[in-house]
Order: sequence, then structure tokens, then C-alpha cells
Amino acid sequence: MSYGEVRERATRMDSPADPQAVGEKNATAGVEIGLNAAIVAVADNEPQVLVIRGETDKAGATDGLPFGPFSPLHHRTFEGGLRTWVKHQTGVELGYVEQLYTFGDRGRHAQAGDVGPHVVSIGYLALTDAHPGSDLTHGSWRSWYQYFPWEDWRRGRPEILGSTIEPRLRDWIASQPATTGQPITRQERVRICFGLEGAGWDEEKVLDRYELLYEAGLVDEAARDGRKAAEQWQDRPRLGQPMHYDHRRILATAIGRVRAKIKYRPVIFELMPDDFTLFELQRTVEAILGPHLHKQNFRRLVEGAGLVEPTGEVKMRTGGRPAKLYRFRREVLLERPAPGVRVKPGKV
Amino acid sequence: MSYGEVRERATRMDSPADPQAVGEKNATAGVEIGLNAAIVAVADNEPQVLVIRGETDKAGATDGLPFGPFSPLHHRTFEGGLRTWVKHQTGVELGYVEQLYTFGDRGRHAQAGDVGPHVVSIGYLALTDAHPGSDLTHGSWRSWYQYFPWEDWRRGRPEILGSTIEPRLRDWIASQPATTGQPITRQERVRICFGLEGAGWDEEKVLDRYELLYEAGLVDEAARDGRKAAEQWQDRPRLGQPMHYDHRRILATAIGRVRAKIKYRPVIFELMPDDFTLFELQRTVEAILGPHLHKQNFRRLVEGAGLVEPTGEVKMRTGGRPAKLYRFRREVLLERPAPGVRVKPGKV
DNA sequence: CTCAGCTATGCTCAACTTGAGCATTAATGG
DNA sequence: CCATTAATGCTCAAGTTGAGCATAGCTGAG
Repeated sequence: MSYGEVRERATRMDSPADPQAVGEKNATAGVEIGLNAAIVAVADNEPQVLVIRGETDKAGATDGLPFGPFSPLHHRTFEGGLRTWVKHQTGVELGYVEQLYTFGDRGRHAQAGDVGPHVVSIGYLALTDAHPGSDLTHGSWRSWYQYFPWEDWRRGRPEILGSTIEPRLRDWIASQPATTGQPITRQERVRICFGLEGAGWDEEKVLDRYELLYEAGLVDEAARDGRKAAEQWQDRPRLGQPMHYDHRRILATAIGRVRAKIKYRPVIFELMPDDFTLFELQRTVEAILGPHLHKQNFRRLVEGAGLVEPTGEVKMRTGGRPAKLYRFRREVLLERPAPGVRVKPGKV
Repeated sequence: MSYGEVRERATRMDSPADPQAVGEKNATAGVEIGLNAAIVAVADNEPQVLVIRGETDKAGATDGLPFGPFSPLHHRTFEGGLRTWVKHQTGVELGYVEQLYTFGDRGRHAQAGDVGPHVVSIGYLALTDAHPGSDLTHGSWRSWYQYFPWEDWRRGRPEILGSTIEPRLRDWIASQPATTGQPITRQERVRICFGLEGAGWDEEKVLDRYELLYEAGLVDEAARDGRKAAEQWQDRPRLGQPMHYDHRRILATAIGRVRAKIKYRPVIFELMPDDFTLFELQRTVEAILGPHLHKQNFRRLVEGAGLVEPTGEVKMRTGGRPAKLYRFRREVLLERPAPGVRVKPGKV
């Protein structure tokens, strides 16, 4: 299957304020299609995302997701186009690829005052077991929790929630106009999204949380897009590192999707080497999901679901008793309708 | 929130072979954006989808989904654009709206030999409790099982599976080239998708089943798109009514998505009147999902999940004992992280 | 060489959920 | 008034889940 020739070109990240820089062939049109990919790997128990470093603005360097124009003349399918330019641009061979969402809202994506060609970006999630640090020609790997520090619950509830996010959200709640016609109050939205007042943290609501922070004017992107920011919080610490355009939103979508997906599809193995110990698998799942999992139950779950089989080897030097090595059992795809790591967050 | 003025225009369905008919402003471009909506309602215990009748070809009239071009000049958001033109075109006020997928594969969407402007269509799912038969200005309501008869398991396993689909698929399996490099055989794909040999029917795999039938050349769209069809099956009965372009594929995506969604989001109530009996609710869920549900357990589930509350009224003339009327409990959204009708198909 | 320390792995148990069916209640139509 | 038809209530066995105790088998310090 040939997807046609591919133009190599710098990523859009190199010229973020210049909409004309993309898609010469389509420049006269009202609409251009761009593909954005959240490319995810796990290394050293950290969920890594491939970002392109942008130029430095007053707040420091701003990262963005890899971006490539889609030209129907060169690519037969979106996914084919994506795989090709990601390979050319970054050297990374993608494994699992899934379309996330098509973003086209004016005012959210574009810079303020944009009246030029409209860019519709199709967000993709891609998983790979590429070793971070290997042959990247552009871009670099970053922990996704840099951009979403409140999503990392592996060492318990993240500091930033109590210290910074909650106070700011309380202000936002307090400033709600009395004459609200909203079906649901700010207070209740915050409660649900952030699991306050006993509501429980739902690790899949990554996008909801980000959008709420955006709406409350608490992430840098909000101010940049012209949204009235919460004045009193203009100073540090800011809530996670911002990204170009709506890329952090796309990343939030991606994180939420992987977190949901690993529960009913064995995509976690896209992020693992061929052989692994059950605890390594658990660490990877925890890296993705955020919270700690109960070790013995995780083991029971994974083995019971027929997701893995022992290789017969053991891994020594674990720091304790040697651990059996396992591999993914592909046959599980033929046996169960929705195989996945059906974990629900428990205790350490 | 104003989405700007909207051009009223005939749906693309009126001129299916004329790619130039859409998006005058963008005609010079390589890419145009179209929005397709699978608009779903339930009436008389049938899941209905709003279709536009196309002109008659040799196989009879071919239906299509409502289609509207997206112009960034006129609409601020995709969803806003969608709601507006659906309202103008068909008179239907949409309730719940959700983006499904962006389709852009050449050769699948387009007519054979298409080298003109490329159309990227963004598929949407919309739910409404509009009464079929009410003020439709264009389009008409059709049971979605017209297009997917094998998905209707309410009266047991559909006839068409054993009588027609299985024999044809067996031929397809038998004709698999021996030198296959596929990781998974045709036989196993069929087994998983169609729940053969004890694999169990998964009502959410609507798209997988349709795509497999397409690949096997067993749906009319496959032959139309130039795919080598299974010669011996050119005659009737054909497998479900075909649709224009890739619209049946979009509808399959929509059906699969609703079937999955109602299990963890209370979207089923978008399809219900304000007050209803639990059995009416069950019938609606069954219409969507396909299979029969265990009545007492359904009741336990729905009440136990806090999804509904009694209105205090009863409905007489049920044919037996009067049934209590219930309404949707909106508060459930604030109480549970993922409220929905968590049914799993059981027996009658 | 031995034991403390550490991780892997095995096993148990109570609480809860789920699938299925029996039993009872309350209308309707002749 | 009774047979019929639904609606509704309840029980029970089997399976799942959350949590913790217990044992196994390395490594490194002393």
C-alpha cells in the first residue's frame, strides 16, 4: 500500500504565527486540513509525549505537538499521511494509531484576530514503544505530567490541587453571576471534575478538567486566546506548562482516551517491550492512569483475563525475589470481546 | 451565541454525482469540509434515523444522511453549523450532539475516478425526541435496521444471518489466498465480528461487521466503489439497504457509538419523553441495543443506579397492572462519575 | 556465611454485583 | 367474577472485587 510521495517540511511549530506557512497547494482555499499527533511512549515509568520545541516567548519556550498538513493529493488516508510524515519528521515508527477528534473552532484554535485561511486540525493518538533518546531527528520526549501536573496521582493526591488549583477555582465559583441560567453551577462542575466533596477522582475526565480550567481563565492558553483571565492569578505558579494553539487540549483528549482505552483494549502492550514482568506492566499502567493500583489484585486481574503468558524466563536483580517474565497473549483478541486491563483505582 | 447567517441550500443528496455542487466559496481548494449527521430518534419502539431520499438508480431509491457543507466564514463551530443547517433543512431541533469521526479516505468516500476537490466529511451523531411524522421539511424517518437488518436481535437471532450472511462469508473465508501474511485469518475475523462458534455477539461491533461485509464485497457500496465484488452473490437478497457515499459506514459508526454510550452516559433519556414507564424505557434501550433484556433486572439496574425517580403518576391501560411513571433524575449527573444503563444482554 | 531487607507471588475472605427465576399485585375485557 | 396480561417484589446461587496476611527467593551488608 503506497501512500504517495511525501513532502518533507518543517513542522508548523517553527512558525506558529504564520498561517500561510502551511499547505501551499491549498493556500487559496477557505479550509486546510492539518493532522496533529499526540505520540505517546512510556520510559522510566513516565508517560512521555513527543513534542516540538517552539521558539521562546516571554514565558519561555512553548511546546507543541507534531503537526503536518494533510494533502489529499499525496495521501490516500489520514492515517497513512500521519505515519509517513511522523516518520520523516521525527524518525519515530508509529504502532497503534487512533483518530481522536477534529478541532475546528475559530477563536479556540487560532490566534486572536485570525481571518485568514481556516485550519481544521484532526487530532490523533499514537502509541509507540520507541526508546526515548533514540534516533529523533526533530522533537523531544517530555513527561505528559509536565503539562498536566494535577493528573499524576502516583504519589498520592498532587500538591498542586490543594495548594493552587482549589483556591483559584473557589474564587471562580465565588465570582459566578447570580443571575445564572446554567443548568449546573460552577461549584457542581468543579466538584464533579475535580472530585471534591467526596465526589471521587475520575482519571478519565482529563479533558473536562482542562476545559474547566480554561474556562476559568486559569491556564495560560485562555489568556492568550483573548479570554478574560482571572486577574489575581496572573502570577506564578502557572498550572502546568502551556502549549501552542489548542495542543494542550488535544493532549488532554489523548490522555483521557488512552486512560479509557486500556481498560477494554490491550493497547497497553503497544507501550511495552516484548517481555516484561507483571510489576513492570503495572508501573506502565500506573504511569498512564495516574493512580496507584493494588499489586496482588492487578496480578490476578491481568492473569485472569488471559492477557499475558509466562515466557518461562525470569528477571533477576529486581531488588528482591526474581520476577517471572511474561509476554502479551495475542490470542486473547480472539477469545474475549473487549480484552483490557479492567482496573479501577484502589490503594497502594 | 450567534453562529452567523446560514445559507439554505439543497442537501448534497440531491446531486450525488456532482462534487462541484458543494461549497462554492471553497471550490478552488483541495479540501472541503462537509458535515454528516446521523440523527436518531426512537418511535414505536423502532430506532429511527433521518434520511434524505436520493434519486432512483437501477437498484431503486438510495438514501443518504443529511449533509451540509461547513463554512468557517459562517459558522464558528462545527456543532453550531450542524445544528443550524439541520434545523433549516429538516425542521428538527437537535438535542444531544456528538462528533463521531472524520472520514477522508479517497476511494472509499468518493466515486470511482474522482480527482476533483476532495471532501472531508465529519460525521456526527445527534439524538432527538422529535416525533417522527412531525414538521419535517425535508427527509424522512426510517428504522435503522432497514440498513442493518442483522443488528436487530429483539426477536432472537436475525434470520438473515444464518440464511444469507453466513453462507456468503463462508465463501469469502474459503477464497482466502493461502499465502496470506495477515496476522489474523478471515475465519477468525468473521468469528469475532459475528459471534460465531461460541464467540458471542457483541452489539457494539456494528462498524466492524459492516466493514467486514464491505471488504468481503457483500454490501452494494463495495461494488459501487469499485471493489471486486463476490460475483456469485450479485443477486438478491442484498444485505440491507445501501446508502449514498460512505453514509452507511457513518451510520454504523453512529449505531455503535450510541450502543456504547448509553451504558455510561444517560443519553437514552434524550430519546424519551419527559415521563415514561420503566418498561417503555426498556423498550427504548432494546431498540437501540438490539437484544432483549431481562425485565426485572433492568428495573433493578435503572432504579438502583438512581437514573430515574417516580413522578407519582401511573399509566393505566398498559394491558395489565398499571405502571408507575418515572422521570429522569438529572441529579444523577452530580452523584456518579459515569451514569448510564449498564446493561448486558440477557434472556427474555 | 548468614540474615535483614526487599520484592514477587500465593491465598483467603467478606462485601458486592449479576443472572435467572418464582411469586404477588392490580388492572382489563368478556 | 374470572381469566388474562403486565407490573412489581423478592430470593438465591455464582461470580467479581477490594483488601490484607503469608510465604518464597533473591541481594548485599557485615
